[in-house]
Amino acid sequence: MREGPDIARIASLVGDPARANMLTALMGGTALTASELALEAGVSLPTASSHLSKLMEGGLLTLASQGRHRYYGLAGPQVAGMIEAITGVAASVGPQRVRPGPRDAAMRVARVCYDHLAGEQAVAMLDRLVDKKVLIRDDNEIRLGQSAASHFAALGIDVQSKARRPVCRACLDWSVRRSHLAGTLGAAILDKILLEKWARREKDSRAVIFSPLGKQAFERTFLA
Amino acid sequence: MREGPDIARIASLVGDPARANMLTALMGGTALTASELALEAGVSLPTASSHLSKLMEGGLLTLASQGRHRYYGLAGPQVAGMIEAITGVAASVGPQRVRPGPRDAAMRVARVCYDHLAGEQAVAMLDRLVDKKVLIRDDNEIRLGQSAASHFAALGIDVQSKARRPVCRACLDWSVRRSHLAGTLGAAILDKILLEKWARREKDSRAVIFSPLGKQAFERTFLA
DNA sequence: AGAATGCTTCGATGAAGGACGAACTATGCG
DNA sequence: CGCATAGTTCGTCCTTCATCGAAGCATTCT
Repeated sequence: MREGPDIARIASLVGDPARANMLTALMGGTALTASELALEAGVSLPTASSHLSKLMEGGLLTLASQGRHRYYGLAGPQVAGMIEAITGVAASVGPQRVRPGPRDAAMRVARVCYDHLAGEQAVAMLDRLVDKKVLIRDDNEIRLGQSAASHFAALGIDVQSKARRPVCRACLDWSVRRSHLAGTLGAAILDKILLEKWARREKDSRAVIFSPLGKQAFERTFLA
Repeated sequence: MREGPDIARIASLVGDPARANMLTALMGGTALTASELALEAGVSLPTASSHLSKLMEGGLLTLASQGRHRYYGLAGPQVAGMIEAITGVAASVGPQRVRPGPRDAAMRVARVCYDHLAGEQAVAMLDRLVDKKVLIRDDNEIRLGQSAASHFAALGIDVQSKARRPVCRACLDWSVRRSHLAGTLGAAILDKILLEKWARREKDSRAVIFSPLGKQAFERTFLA
């Protein structure tokens, strides 16, 4: 027998389809109620409740009670990173699903992935930042370029990471099979997009909808 | 229902204790036979064989047949990264196991983790490289410092990553709850240690045993 | 207080899959 | 060729656990 952390326990929590769907839904970044997660997972409310208590016990979720609503969210970036890693493997080895990407066009263009932007817009943005050498990509790794600090400071974004997570990281975009920007920088950029009201989050969805002017501003800022 | 990669399929493969033990064993980096893996997992040979075919079908393993021996190995760095991510979550949220680290003293000091060095020596090395600002650590992220290229070039190690994986990455060391260096740089350093014969790999184990002179050389090189 | 909503617990059911022994195939060795 | 070793396949047993309906709490609204 082996020692060490009980990885089978954690993996089997993710290994149930209903729970996997819930966790994937929570990658949207916003905490959801038990009913919403039941709907996402396609199971009854009691079943969902049972799964949620298991995920809680496993330490994968946090719970915020607000009156009679109980909001479940991912326990932290480390958990989100694990889901990402598993998703990456599943996307690369998995038997390609029939539908190559999200059915919803808006989701394909731009959506939230835990705390950063994903979708075609996000992929284009990362490509452009790499072209401009603001960021440097070594395949799966992303580093800050020389001009990164000043470039982002001009947008009011501090690239110094104080949190215990990477500044920038590549996150595989399963809808287009390309990478987009995750990490604190990815999160900060999404914050800015929403703060400047360039885009809004679709209610009850991970889709991010750009306004006409917001789209222009975004493209001027990140795709120019 | 949701679309996207079938993450539950992959996670459930890792979610079985026997398979998890096999995968953990393969993090040692060397390919193992079905019998060895059966022993590691603590199951009978038929059971192990069944698990192995499932892991193969899931694309998590590669198989190299040599005569009547069949060597199973992890399918690639992406799979290893996923196991690492799950292990990290399990280590941080898991109910602390009774034994805080490997029972074997040699394993605690230095062992192989997929393709790089882990254990107390590896943790000390990373700490020292960060102290000397050869590497820069932002908690979980590790970047090359200004002097990294020249520092490692002097050791015959090229820090330019051409492979599709990060040059350096933090890998949580479950035996001491601290990080050590993974990525291509971590792999290159382990290569050098073995090439210079500073240490040898214990047969049928992940332990790395330093010779007296090798230990001196290693400490002079990386801990000075 | 009474009703409605949101969620959890309980109990029963059923299906999935992990376990091993025995038999079978394949490679290597003398 | 015959025996030993390495590994897979098959059949069967058995545990585990996902599922849902019904009932039980808790919170809020009127």
